[in-house]
Amino acid sequence: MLVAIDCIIFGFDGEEIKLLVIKRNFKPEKGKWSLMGGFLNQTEDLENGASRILYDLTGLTDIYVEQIMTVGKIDRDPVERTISVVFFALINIHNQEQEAVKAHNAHWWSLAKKPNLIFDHDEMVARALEYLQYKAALHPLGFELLPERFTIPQLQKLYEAIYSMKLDRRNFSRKILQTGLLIDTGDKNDQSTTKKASLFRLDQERYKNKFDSFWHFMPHPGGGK
Amino acid sequence: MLVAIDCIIFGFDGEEIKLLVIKRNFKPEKGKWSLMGGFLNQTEDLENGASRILYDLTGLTDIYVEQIMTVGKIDRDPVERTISVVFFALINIHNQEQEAVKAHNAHWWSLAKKPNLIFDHDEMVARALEYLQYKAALHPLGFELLPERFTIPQLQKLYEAIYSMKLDRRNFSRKILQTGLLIDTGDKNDQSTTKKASLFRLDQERYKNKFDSFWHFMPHPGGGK
DNA sequence: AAAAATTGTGTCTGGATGACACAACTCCAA
DNA sequence: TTGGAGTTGTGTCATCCAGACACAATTTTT
Repeated sequence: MLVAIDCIIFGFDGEEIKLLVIKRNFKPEKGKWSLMGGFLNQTEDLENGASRILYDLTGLTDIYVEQIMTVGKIDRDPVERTISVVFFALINIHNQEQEAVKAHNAHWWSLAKKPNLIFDHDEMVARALEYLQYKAALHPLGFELLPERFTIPQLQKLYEAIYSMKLDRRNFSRKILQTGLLIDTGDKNDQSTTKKASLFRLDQERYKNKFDSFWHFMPHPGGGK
Repeated sequence: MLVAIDCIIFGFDGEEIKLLVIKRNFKPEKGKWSLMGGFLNQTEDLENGASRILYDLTGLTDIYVEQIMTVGKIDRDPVERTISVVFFALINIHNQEQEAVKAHNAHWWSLAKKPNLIFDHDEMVARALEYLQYKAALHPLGFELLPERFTIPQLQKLYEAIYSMKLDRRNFSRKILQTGLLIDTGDKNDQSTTKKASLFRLDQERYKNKFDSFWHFMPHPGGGK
């Protein structure tokens, strides 16, 4: 029984959520599109394996990675029984190294236009998108997809892309600022052709502390919410 | 490389959350306490394997089961490199079959008093409890631990046990009834020695429809929440 | 200098939440 | 039989948050 690792890599180009997949130059299914993956080495833990695969494709370390599920249907791999541990990665699409990506014949596809992937990889992507939607609704996850400094309208476009819906500018801005996670850098986005939006950055300390504490069902002392 | 399945089985006795574990009568670590588990068969999917193991121990089918993580640290199993897919199960503690449980030297331990488990099983249990707390805060999950007919005070005790905190009776009752998931059977709990509480049952249809739809960050048309 | 596009901030109302009070039910003991 | 203890069912109130919506300020273009 083989143990594999597959990585679902999401990025954001300012308009759409994108998925990084490779064109296989090896059998089986050579020439078709697939998630980046590989077999688990005897000498590495699962998370290390995922990091290795991600580094191999993007040249990046310190990526946001999370294990989301393990699939193992009997016939999911036509060659041999393979259990695959699936990881979910969010990267700043502009940080990746071009050469590494090109060496693997990789391509960023928007979710709407992407081709079909091999095996059960399409199901994995669908599950990963659900997971992104679920988690981003409860935790300040989206920042992993943005550059270090970003504007609130950019952040809003990201959320609109994740959920495929329009949001009200004013309510979104209020809600985001209320979290206290954003720090105004004082600079403005000078790429704009109209009013220049303020550039913010994450308050890293509050970010780490608050990340796991979005609670909604149990009582919050002090009324409201 | 071996692929195993381990099951974390939670129950509720009316007062405390309990965990079902077995006393191993096989090597290694014979005589010590461990989660119920086994190796994945070539002829079964992961979920089938979990169901098989759960049936073997409890005699139950139709258990609430969810895959929560996969562990694979190099040295987690001292004998051989083993990847373990961990499942999370919630059962009505009174439905289990006594004989099956006894045949495995199994025991229901309260989380506070349980002995240390072998390998990395204690970490798994800790993660599973976090997961229970997380998920129960957002989805109507707790009912899986209760009998088919239950009172609101019973349900409240369950939530108090999950979170190790006291809740206000009146607010809890209102919140639960507002979900529209409960149907008053008209009967009363006649085991009580004081005022008999009403017995409710789940509205199965609404339960299934609403289960995945507790959303809190994205806008809800119509103001509020 | 005015218009178009975009950004920043404010107000209002409905609804949900936590804090808290009171009435009703059941059994048991005096 | 009666009253008290323990428990359950329902209601009120103030606060806070969310969504709906308006207006002023900034920047480039015409």
